[in-house]
Amino acid sequence: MGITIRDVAREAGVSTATVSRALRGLPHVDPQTREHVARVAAELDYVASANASRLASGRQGTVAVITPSLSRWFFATVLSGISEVLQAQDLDLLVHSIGDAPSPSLPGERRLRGRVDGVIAVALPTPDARRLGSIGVPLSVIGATVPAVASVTIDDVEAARTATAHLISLGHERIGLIGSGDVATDSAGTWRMAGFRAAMEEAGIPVDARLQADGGFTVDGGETAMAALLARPERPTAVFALADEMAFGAMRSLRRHGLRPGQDVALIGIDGHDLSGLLDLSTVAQPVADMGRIAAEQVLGQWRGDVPVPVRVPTTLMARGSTLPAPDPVALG
Amino acid sequence: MGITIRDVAREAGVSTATVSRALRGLPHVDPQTREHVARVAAELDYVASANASRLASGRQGTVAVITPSLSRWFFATVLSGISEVLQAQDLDLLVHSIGDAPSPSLPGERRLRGRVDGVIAVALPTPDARRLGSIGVPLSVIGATVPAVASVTIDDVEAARTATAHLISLGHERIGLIGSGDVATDSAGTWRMAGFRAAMEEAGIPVDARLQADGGFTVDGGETAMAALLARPERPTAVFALADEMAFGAMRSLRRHGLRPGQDVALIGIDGHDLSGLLDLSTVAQPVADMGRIAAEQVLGQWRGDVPVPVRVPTTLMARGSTLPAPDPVALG
DNA sequence: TTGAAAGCGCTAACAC
DNA sequence: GTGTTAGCGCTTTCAA
Repeated sequence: MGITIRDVAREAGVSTATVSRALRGLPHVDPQTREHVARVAAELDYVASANASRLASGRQGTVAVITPSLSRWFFATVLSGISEVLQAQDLDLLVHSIGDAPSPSLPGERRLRGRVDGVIAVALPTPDARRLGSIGVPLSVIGATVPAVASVTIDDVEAARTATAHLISLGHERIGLIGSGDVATDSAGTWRMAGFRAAMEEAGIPVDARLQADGGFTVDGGETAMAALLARPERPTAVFALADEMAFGAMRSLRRHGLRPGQDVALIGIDGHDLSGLLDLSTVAQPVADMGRIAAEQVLGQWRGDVPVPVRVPTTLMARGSTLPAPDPVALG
Repeated sequence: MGITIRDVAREAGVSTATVSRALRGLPHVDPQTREHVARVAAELDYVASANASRLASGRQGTVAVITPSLSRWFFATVLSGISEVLQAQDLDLLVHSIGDAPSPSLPGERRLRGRVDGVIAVALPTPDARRLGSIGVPLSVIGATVPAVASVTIDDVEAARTATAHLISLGHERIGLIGSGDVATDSAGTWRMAGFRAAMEEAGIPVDARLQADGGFTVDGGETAMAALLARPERPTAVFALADEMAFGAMRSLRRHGLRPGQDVALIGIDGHDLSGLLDLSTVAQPVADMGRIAAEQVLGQWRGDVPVPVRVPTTLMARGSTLPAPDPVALG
């Protein structure tokens, strides 16, 4: 490094302790002294060594975000919400992407312990999220709930039920599902599948396992899944994708087969992706950036002593061109 | 913290210096000793304090990424490429989003100095990027070139020229441009505008300032810009958007006006956005994730003594439905 | 090959 | 209100 607290102390004619207090705005410092020290520090262009102060104080001023992906829309958007809040507090944002591997490489409490004083887990399977709790710093999980841990979620069951019910209300009965096969128990995927089943049951429509395909929560996966559904002897007349990006892939597949979303096959997703409007995709929207902001606020709050609570944010059905109402039989007749 | 290097040393019956060497794989350690120390450390679940070792060694094991956005596709994708490389090296990734503010809040060399030993600047205006060089650690900039600084760029002039020439080759002459007004000098935006002008000149088509609109590099901005162009007395028959996301916005606007991209108005962007294929948008694609990976490799390389060099990656014209060839007059006749 | 010991730059008691 | 002084936990000469 260059210039240290001692240089400032010497130059200002005070002790290092005073410099430290003055610069950090602690009480018990004469205003005159404080200002003088500040001026000297500025002149010298002094910046405290983060390592030294963290080592000495035990505070890290850092929040880690553990996420399965950095590029997929949901995660990128969550991250920007988080970053917005953290940066406003001058906190460091340490990002760790675990990849979408089946058995994701958790950074391990080991690597994190002592390095951060807060962590936000985005859409991790509940067991993993829970594991992060053992680091002993405030934790907030997005997309899952863990007892005694702060979280921000939508009601996944309800969102899926809404989406499915929307299709049913349009008169569809052969409804396909593009989900994810390797869904860990207690993940959003599981809940959404449950919501789907619930809606079907409520409507008295039997769930046909052959109308379900794995889309792996990606655009490409969604395309493959839709292609598989279209290859079934009895094609679905409507499809519910557990996420908008899978629905996008499904759209691509439909087009390749010369089918129009909304006219030939109804389609709905969950997310409220930025481009869902442009693609005219019906969806159940969630306030993604807000979810990130809230999670960040939750860790700040826990530092102030707040009790960790689960926060549930609302979703909104956005019916668009991909779920056109069936032509009115009366009007037709 | 919990267990320290001294605990390990005591338990293993060696000095802390030996523990340090053994665990870091330094030479001059008896294999026996090394293994014994490793075993003890594992048993104790010892993790070295990052702060302490960074303070003592001066190495930070951290790379900062400075980016205008975390959620926009280009930046999110770049980031995931960067993260991939850094995580493979067990390096910390510190993310700082400066927002798209007109006068972005650079984190300041001050905040970074001594905290990181490498920085990657994504799509910052050249002056800002250059400023980051003064931190004194390896730097790599994406989307700009700075003398004596590592960088990874596409040939923005050429990409824009290609896009524009593609429109011209289709027979268009009244070509609109959706750009960005506040383009700092030497930004990708400037170069792309230059490429546009060059292509027009080469074709002997005068550039009409009234056919240019500001899209601010966002979807919404692109929509507004296109709406403005459509309101001109002489509508463009083709539009070149400096980025795919602006082109997406333009598509939305076209649709609202009952116009079809590719049939009523030709449209092309730059990026090769994930969803450009689905939207049937013609584009000049750049290998975005690769650009992130390369930038990360560049800082690793500089640590090993590599001389910083500018890397230029290739782009590919992807002609799709939004730039349909004009119907062949001969065939028509 | 290993150990002793002096820091790295700052914070936090505790005195004054 | 301010200074003294131990550390924080590790790395790194320098000796042995």
